[in-house]
Amino acid sequence: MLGKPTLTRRAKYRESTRAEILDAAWEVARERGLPALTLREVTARVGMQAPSLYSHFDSKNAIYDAMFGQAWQEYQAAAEAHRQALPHEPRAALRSMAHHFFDFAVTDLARHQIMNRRTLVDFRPSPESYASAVAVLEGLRAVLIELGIHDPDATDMYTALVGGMVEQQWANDPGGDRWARLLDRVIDMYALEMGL
Amino acid sequence: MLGKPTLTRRAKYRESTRAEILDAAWEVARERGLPALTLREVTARVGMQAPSLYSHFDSKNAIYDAMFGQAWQEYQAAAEAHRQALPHEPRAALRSMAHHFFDFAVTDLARHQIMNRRTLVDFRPSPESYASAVAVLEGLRAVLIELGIHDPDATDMYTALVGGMVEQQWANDPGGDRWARLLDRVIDMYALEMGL
DNA sequence: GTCTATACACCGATAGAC
DNA sequence: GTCTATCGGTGTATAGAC
Repeated sequence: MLGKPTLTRRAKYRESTRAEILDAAWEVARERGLPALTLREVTARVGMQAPSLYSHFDSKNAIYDAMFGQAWQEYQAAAEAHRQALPHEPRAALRSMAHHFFDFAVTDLARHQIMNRRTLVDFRPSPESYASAVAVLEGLRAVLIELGIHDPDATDMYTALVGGMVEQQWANDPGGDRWARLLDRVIDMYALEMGL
Repeated sequence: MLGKPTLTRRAKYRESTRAEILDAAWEVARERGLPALTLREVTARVGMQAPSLYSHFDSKNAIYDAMFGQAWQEYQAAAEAHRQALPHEPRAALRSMAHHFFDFAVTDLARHQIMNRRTLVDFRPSPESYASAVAVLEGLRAVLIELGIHDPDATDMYTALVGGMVEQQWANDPGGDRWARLLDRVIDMYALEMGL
């Protein structure tokens, strides 16, 4: 009953510096681009020497992994909340979901890069970090079925279409709406193909 | 009439070592991945010291630039040849074009990365290298009009759809056909939306 | 012009003192 | 847990031999 509180406080401190490092990593990634993130730059922002980082993360990829998990966890929460307020009309529901993902992906490049692009050479997300991404995909599958879409290829087609729109928006008109304003048309033709 | 031949031979030699370096670069990119390409590895394969490369290319990005131009030039030639033998039925023609691009993009990861992904941090293709890419896009626009598709957004939608299918294929089923076999459906619903 | 040799500044990562 | 010192790697610049 005496050593416990100290351990807890230590654990809390350790957790908070981890969070501090992660925040700094997001900051750098947004300013310099995700692949240009360097440990020296990150640690400098939290007032640390570079090697000290290895007390909190195993490697640079471990930081990327934590960012991946954080981003997908954030989107999972947002998506689940969004699904509560989905329109009843299936086609409108599809449109709403597509725009929700599209806007999320188009808001923050660094976040989009870690979530949806294989920008980093040798980074593979760990199973724990991947869990939220899997949950989102399974949630999508469930919603499509609820909307009356039972085609086994419905999810694969949906992700390709919406993902393709996001990529073109980032690649050829970042900050604009050249593909955003075409999203409804794509979703409508998808809905038609799925028999809605 | 005396110095000329020597100059020509030198120029030829210079051109051939440039090609030799480029070939080695492609080799390394295919083995190790495009971003993992290092000058030392490339030059070692052509029996050169690393700094000697700067006699032939201004920088590492200049090599990427040459690879970008080469890849798009190759596809431009292939696409123009393919268009000569296009089916007369518009829907079949669309399917054929989509598969032609899809197969090209899915065959070689390094080539696809340099052509269609912004994998490299600070690489921007030069106008000369970009020319073939622009030509391909304008060719696409022209073909769509020939097929009777006059919608001004037709090209943007087409690139997003086909590009999205390619990305999903690479990301989630490289070497397989999970999205390849869905391409006809996507093209057919696109054709329907375009009034074909 | 083409190459070698050397050097620089930066990177991720490790070892060991405190 | 954090530090300093250091390692092997990178892209790149430059001096100088040929």
